[in-house]
Amino acid sequence: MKLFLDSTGLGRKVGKFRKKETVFAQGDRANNVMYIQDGGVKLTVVNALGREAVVAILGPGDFFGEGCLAGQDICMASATAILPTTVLVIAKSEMIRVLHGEHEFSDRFIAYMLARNIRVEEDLIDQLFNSSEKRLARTLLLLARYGEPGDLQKTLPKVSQEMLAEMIGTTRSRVNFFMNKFRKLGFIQYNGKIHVNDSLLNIVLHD
Amino acid sequence: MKLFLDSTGLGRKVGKFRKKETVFAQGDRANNVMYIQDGGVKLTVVNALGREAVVAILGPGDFFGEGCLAGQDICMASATAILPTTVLVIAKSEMIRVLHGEHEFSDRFIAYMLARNIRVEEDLIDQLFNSSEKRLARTLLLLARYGEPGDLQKTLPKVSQEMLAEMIGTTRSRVNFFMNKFRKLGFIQYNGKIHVNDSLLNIVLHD
DNA sequence: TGAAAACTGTGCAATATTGAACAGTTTTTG
DNA sequence: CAAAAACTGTTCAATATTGCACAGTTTTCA
Repeated sequence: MKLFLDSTGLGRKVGKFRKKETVFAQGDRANNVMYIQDGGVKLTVVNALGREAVVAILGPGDFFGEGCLAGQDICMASATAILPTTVLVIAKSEMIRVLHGEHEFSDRFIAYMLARNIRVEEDLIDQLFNSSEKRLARTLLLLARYGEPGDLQKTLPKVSQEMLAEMIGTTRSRVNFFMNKFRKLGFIQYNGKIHVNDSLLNIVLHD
Repeated sequence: MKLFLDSTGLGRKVGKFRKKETVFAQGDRANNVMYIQDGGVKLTVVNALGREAVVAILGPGDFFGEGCLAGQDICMASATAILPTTVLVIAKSEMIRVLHGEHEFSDRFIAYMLARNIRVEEDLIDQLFNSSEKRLARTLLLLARYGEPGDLQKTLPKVSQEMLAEMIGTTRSRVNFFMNKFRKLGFIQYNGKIHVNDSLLNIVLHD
């Protein structure tokens, strides 16, 4: 893991990563909690067969690597920058100290954990209930939230069908099939950039 | 929601629930955080079509209903006792006060949230990667952890095939199919009580 | 106890999903 | 720029999963 030191003091450093650069890899020793100041990070896991799944896409204000606080001494996922990214790297010991000492920080961390929990639980429920077609629709809509909230036609950050497949737990084959279906139905447009028609795509979700 | 008052003071009450009794229902106003003192609770959600999914099975020491702290003003899931259960009911406002004031309690809550997050994430990863056969095997093994840790042949708390299906996100049809398959292969035995042969069933998980 | 309710075993046709292949297109990068 | 790498569109047979139905068994509880 590459780190650029900074004057933030003992136990806190600033890390800068280029697009596609690895922040940490599954199996690495877990000693730090990360806080994203700028950019974006994806968390992925690979199974024994080498298949990859995307567990989360995170942005500014999000924490990751917090598993070490719960006694996980190795990283259960890999973290990769998907944009030029700046993270605050907080040593586990420092994190514990700060959680005790600084109320405001502690509140913020708890709030983050609560929100994250809700989000992961929603993803799980989505998996328990929905077909891959609906999961794709939901994922496209969620990714579109990163676009300008005003637009009806929202633009997505660039994501390959491969990555969409890894996010919803299916094959590229299936993603391609539904992407074309959605396009034919006018729910999305794409040629490089993906645009989604929010209200139309929502129909898929609610049958 | 039925509550038995207790001398624990303002903002904290003790609730006692019989097996199958509802603690709160999806859609209820969310005002309290619950802490299980004794017994067991399942969290379930139903979708628009009336299909039900089990999101979590909780036991003593677990919290639930903590979503209200993150601004969720209605319950996103139903909580049902699966055993005679005693919960500490903590009003949202009280919970916030205590999280600030009592370090030990705050630490415990953070630790819980971290652990819970890890668990839900594992469930999600399981869904993203595995077939329903493997998910069933994993669920049986997890449920078996409630049994005596010494035994090689572990006994499960009583669960119907219907409920197993709701936990792993598939149909009873499929669960029945695999239960019989596992039984024929000697991985489990059952006639009312389910017994799991830990080491054999693990084979399913690792191909 | 006896009827009702819940659960299991089974079968099956209709769908959904996988996994692999291959050609054409776009993007990356030395 | 040109080759390499990554991505898309398309096919298809093999599997997996759903959703239903019905009969027999066990459990619940009035």
